[in-house]
Amino acid sequence: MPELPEVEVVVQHLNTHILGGTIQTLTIHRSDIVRTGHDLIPWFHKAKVTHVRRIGKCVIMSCQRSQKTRYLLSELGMTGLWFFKTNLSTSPQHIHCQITLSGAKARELHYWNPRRFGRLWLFETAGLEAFIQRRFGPDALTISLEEFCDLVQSTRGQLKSFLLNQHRMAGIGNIYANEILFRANVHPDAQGHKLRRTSCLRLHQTMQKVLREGIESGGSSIRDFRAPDGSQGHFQKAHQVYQKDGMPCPHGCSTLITRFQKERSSFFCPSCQKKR
DNA sequence: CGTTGAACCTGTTTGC
DNA sequence: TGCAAACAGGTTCAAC
Repeated sequence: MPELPEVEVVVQHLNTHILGGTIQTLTIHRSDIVRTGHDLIPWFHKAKVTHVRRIGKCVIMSCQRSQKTRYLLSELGMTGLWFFKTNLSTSPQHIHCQITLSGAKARELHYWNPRRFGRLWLFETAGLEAFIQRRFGPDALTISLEEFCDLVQSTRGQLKSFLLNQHRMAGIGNIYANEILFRANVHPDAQGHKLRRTSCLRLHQTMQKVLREGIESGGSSIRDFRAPDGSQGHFQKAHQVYQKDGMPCPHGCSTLITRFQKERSSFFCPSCQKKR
């Protein structure tokens, strides 16, 4: 579910609501949800949350206790959410981790993830750095034009696959890949190294604009996505091609949006999106 | 090294 | 209505 904009929204909420809070309990309800760092769980008792940030589609909470910093990294997968427990509590099923915080920021935070794609990692500094290094390319929101063009031009395969490949560039998922390619008039199957520089430039500009708009709209709530306070995003209202197959192209070319399934569903306008 | 496609999970929607 | 297949925002790992 959550791509870069949704994860960014989650991080903004967490920064507003839990920064400075002290962890009273960190409870794991199924141990296989923690990929590495089981032995660090007790360390987090009485640690203070000092920083929350995003990298790619992951949320990283930095915690401090007795001059040391440890990290709780979470990947949300397709259906993962962090949310605050409320009186109108949801079913306890699929809540795999609970964090209770005390202090001015007293809260109970739940990690909910029915499909369990997405896990948690507990790290010390070296482990976190190694993880980030081996897993993420440059961030899609901040990558420079030059670096982006270099990556695109060294891509033999299809551009949509490139956009989805977190090792090459981090943050984009299926919704935003489709929306970006449509708005930049690039065919999902276009080969990276065949793209003209002008198209490359347009793709870079469009990508960062769409991601920023997604964040400003609070993300895309298609089915499950909610911010930690339960609020929905509304970027789905601005979707032009994602799940719009059979609808007329919003560019007014009178062609219908087409869907094709390879690995992930692609939605595009056969008239507006050219391979080069 | 880069790319592709099946596998991993549960829940909901679609189609016969 | 009932059941099975298709599909869903992601990552991994083996194979090319």
